[in-house]
Amino acid sequence: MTIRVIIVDDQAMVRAGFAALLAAQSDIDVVGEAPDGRKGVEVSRSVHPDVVLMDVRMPEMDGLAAVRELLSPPAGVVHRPKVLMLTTFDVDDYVYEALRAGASGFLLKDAPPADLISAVRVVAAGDALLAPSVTRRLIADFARQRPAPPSGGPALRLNGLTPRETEVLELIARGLSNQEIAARLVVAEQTVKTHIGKVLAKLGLRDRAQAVIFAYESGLVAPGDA
Amino acid sequence: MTIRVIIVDDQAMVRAGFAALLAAQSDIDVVGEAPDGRKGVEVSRSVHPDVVLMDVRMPEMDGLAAVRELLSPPAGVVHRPKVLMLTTFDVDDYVYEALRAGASGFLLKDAPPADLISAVRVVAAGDALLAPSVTRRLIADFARQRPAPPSGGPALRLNGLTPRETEVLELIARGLSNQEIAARLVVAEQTVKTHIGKVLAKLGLRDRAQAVIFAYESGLVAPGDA
DNA sequence: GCCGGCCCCGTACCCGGGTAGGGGACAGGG
DNA sequence: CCCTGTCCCCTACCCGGGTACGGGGCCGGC
Repeated sequence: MTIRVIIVDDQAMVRAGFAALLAAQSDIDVVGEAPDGRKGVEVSRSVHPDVVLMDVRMPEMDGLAAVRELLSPPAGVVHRPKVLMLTTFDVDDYVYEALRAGASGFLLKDAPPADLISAVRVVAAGDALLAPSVTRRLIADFARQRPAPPSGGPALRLNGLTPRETEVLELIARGLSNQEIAARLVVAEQTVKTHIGKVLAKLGLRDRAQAVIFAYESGLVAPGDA
Repeated sequence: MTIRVIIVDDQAMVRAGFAALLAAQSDIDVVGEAPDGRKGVEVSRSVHPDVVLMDVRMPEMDGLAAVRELLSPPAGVVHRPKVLMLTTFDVDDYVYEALRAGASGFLLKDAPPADLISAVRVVAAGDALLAPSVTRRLIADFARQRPAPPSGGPALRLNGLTPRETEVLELIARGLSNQEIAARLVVAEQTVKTHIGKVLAKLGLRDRAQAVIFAYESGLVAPGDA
């Protein structure tokens, strides 16, 4: 039983390299390639691979959107390939979104070739695999449910929110009023309102109550770390 | 720079096997062993290893308690070794507790020797590593945040709220406006306001945003069941 | 240099939400 | 029987929050 793989990456050289590497394995077949997310989704829908190797950063449709498109069943789509995300540099914040969207793994491109190959096999088998540094972050984030974060910096950035907006959102999710948030951040209350307005608009929410819900559902805050 | 390791496991044969395996590596030194958690903590405190290989199930003090003891700084303890948990059978629920307690990794004992060795190196480097099946579970759990419920049936009435009030509270936590709640319950909007007012008063909350927080923190609603 | 993103602040307006304080109906238990 | 609790509904008021629109300063990238 060979593992059918497609490779989605905007850099042709990268695709060629991975393809050569994987095709050399007797139990892996590279059955397709695509230069961007949109085409990747199309190719996946037509060839039905077992595993999709997907770069994060791409033109036209980035890996994240592609994963969502691919794994959210938009009608009568029965085929759900495993998705292995790839990223060039270090861990970026897309990790969390990708995992939530249903990705089975996350690797750095500079990982040893043997790791990539075994990752494909692991994912195809229905298990998951993360780069060690990613695992570390995930665990840290997971463990963060008991202890209060000492530094508590809002370095994380989800859904196109700016750091400041994310910070405000978290304070909303802590139950603070605009006045209290303003005091905490040492800015005018109107500035807080502006930030909140942008947050609501960007996330498609109506009021702060829905913002709190979003914060919990997205994992920005979790029950227990009050 | 060699990696100093101690092995904590109640089975002498297992200890010997791992010790031989690891000692054969030029960059790894086995500097101690212990047959149970309590002695493991003692040994760790005296020899200050970089990595502690710890079995989950052990007499006297199990691996879980040992990790907590080891990683929760109970005074002026500066030394915090990395802990790599080992388990014989498949994933048990201790995984989550161990990770929360600060373990850096979780492996099955039947993993390939090469995996164990590389795991020690990865953990020593400050990264984390999980068995693929563990990773899968962690991701799944992370994707739809469901912190282990303390069991028990649905507390129909929490904190002295009437059923109706609880119902209203849940709808607030779903993001509905007063108008929408009124429509849903087929009552006047003012009635909804009254109920909400009582809820807020009884729970000591200020506004509906804080009510949403309470709903999540109390478990009335949980992330993922939107 | 220019442009775009981010952060900050303002004024003005409107409305949903929360408060205060009533009242009517029905149930069950002392 | 009365009393307590729950659910329902009302008027009236006020304020926090959200919207609309404008502007200034800062920085990094093209």
